[in-house]
Amino acid sequence: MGTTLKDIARECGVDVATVSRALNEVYGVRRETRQKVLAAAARLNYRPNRLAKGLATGRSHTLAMVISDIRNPFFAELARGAEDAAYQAGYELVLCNSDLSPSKQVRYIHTLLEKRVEGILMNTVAGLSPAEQEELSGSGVPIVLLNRPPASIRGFSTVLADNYEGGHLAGNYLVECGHRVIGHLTGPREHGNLAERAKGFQKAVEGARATALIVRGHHSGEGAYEMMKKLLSQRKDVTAIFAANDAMAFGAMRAVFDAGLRVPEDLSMVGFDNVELAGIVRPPLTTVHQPKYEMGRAAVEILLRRATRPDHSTPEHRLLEVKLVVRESSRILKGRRNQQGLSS
Amino acid sequence: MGTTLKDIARECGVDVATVSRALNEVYGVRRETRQKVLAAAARLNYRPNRLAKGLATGRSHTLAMVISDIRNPFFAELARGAEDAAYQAGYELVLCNSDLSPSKQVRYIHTLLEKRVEGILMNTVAGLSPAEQEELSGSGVPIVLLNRPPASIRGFSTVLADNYEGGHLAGNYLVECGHRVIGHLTGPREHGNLAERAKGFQKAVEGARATALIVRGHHSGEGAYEMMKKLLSQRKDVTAIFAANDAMAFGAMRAVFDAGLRVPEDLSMVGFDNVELAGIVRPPLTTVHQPKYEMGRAAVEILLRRATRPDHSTPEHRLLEVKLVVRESSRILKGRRNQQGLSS
DNA sequence: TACCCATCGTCAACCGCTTGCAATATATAC
DNA sequence: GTATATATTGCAAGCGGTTGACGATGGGTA
Repeated sequence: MGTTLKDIARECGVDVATVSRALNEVYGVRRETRQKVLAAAARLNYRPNRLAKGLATGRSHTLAMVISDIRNPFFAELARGAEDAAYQAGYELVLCNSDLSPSKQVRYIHTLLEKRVEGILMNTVAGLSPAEQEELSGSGVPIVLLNRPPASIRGFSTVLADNYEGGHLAGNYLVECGHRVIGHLTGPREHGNLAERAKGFQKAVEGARATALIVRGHHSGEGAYEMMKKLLSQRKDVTAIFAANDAMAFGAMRAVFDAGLRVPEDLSMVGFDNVELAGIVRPPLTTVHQPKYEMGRAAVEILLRRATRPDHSTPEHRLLEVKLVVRESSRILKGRRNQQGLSS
Repeated sequence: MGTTLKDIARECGVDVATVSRALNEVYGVRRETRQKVLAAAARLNYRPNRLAKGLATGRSHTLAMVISDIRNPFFAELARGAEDAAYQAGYELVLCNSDLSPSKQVRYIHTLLEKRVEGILMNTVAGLSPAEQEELSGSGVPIVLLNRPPASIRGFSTVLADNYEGGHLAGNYLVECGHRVIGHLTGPREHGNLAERAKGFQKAVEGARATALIVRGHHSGEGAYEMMKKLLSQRKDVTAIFAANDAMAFGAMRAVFDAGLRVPEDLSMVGFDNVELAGIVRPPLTTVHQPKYEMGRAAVEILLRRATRPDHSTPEHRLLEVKLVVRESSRILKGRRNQQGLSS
């Protein structure tokens, strides 16, 4: 179907090796030979076969991203950052939706390794067995995780937002708004990032001698909806909620509305992530901003750096800054209508 | 690094050809030989090199998706459908964000062709020059578009929602709600899908002897915001708006709120797409549902069908059904309409 | 026992490109 | 002019598989 090096070589009366060198701008080909080859390549509409090139060089110029679901705006934003960075470096990015299913993750990883991808961005390896984790980290392919891996396994790089700091920011903010009993809706203890957020939050709240009520459940909108309903029925003294992510905050808000209460008049709400939607819902959500796009970029940069450097030394770890974005879902307690503190 | 067929062959004392056949379950290998090979492969932790396999077979088992931006929830949903279908068929999907930039699109396409992807899903080829379109359609790689291509170019398959019907549904619904002057915010005429929506809408409205006001601008939330602001200042008699997509509906709603009006009390709003957000905003948006996930799946199914069948006959075209999802942003207009908000 | 045929396995070419090494052509030095 | 250094180019061996052609083996049948 396509024209190959051989065709060009025949056309120009030189060897395929020369053509290869000319096309790859390698030093050691006479100018005019090179011109001749380039002209012939253009004339024949030559398209190098990257599979062949990859086989010969051992490089696929491909990266992969194994996340739970691209429909989650967090991952979409991250993916965009990652893909932009890959594009700039001349790499492609393959997209894999795992739903966090261990079997899907394993199958993806195997296929990707067989395709000789040069790096993999995964949100977590928590679902894999220790043996599988070991195998992955020993595969020789750079891996970047978005979640702190078990301490037992070495070899994974990480890109994380400063979750602890984010939780602390949120807790501190609510305390300073005058709240004394603050609920925190979060997920299972094993979820590293969420655990960090909870820790930072608790530290801030309890450091101010206020009360932190930690409620655990599923870290989704639905889960938060349930948690919130229960919490509202049990504690009438809660005046603010910190949800471990924006989706949970939305779910919790729904429960608040369903109970006939208002946000922020009756209850202040703070989320985490700052997805686009946070600025669009009503009331706009106060939340902790995670630099999602930058995290995607950073992850790919690490992968590329490690892929091109043969020195498979120690993995890299990047901690990115978070910041509090104050919108209208939260307010200072004790209606002193002091509004200027609330503007973002 | 990895163990190869040769290693297994040596280990088992057979030829690599036999190993290859045994591993690929080809007829013609004795059971016990096969077992031996399989055992050795497992023992040596053999991982086939897909680049080599691809080079030999001419198949990469890879598909690609060139869209404008994965952060657009429409594409995220579509991508998920596409990727699921690809996964089930044992294919990978590479993600390309073009921002509709022609130069990026061209670069992506070239690289993808060089990587011998077996099919490409693109939202549109409208930005490419006729020559580039010609080249693409003649590349031998199946292409599925989400937008009707220029009639001049043959060879592209398409997967479309029934845009005309959707517009008609929206127009008809608003007319039946009693609206007599209905605005339609849309994009440039060249945008095929939007044009179809406008046509269906207009047909329904004018067929009922009501007035359709077509307003053109940029088909984004921002664009719609501007259009809506202008429209509100010019026509006091509009009681309903049909936006060509949900993002535009959100932007338009913002303009309505900014003008001190209410939805749906003062103005009914209908969108198109039914992105997740449509059910979450307040008021929840009445909109025309596009089966985005199914469109992604359908596109990949077409690609795969055409990739595996050598009969490069006529392209396939799928038209998927849309349906109206009525929520709270629209309502039946009472005989005595609530106009006082418009004079403020 | 001779012959036929189905089953297994091996050989070797090939997919398209890279790259170390050798061969040749050209330039520089003496 | 020859000797030597250097820039070009060609040769051929991979990279890791697949696959058609062909030979060997062994059971079944006449």
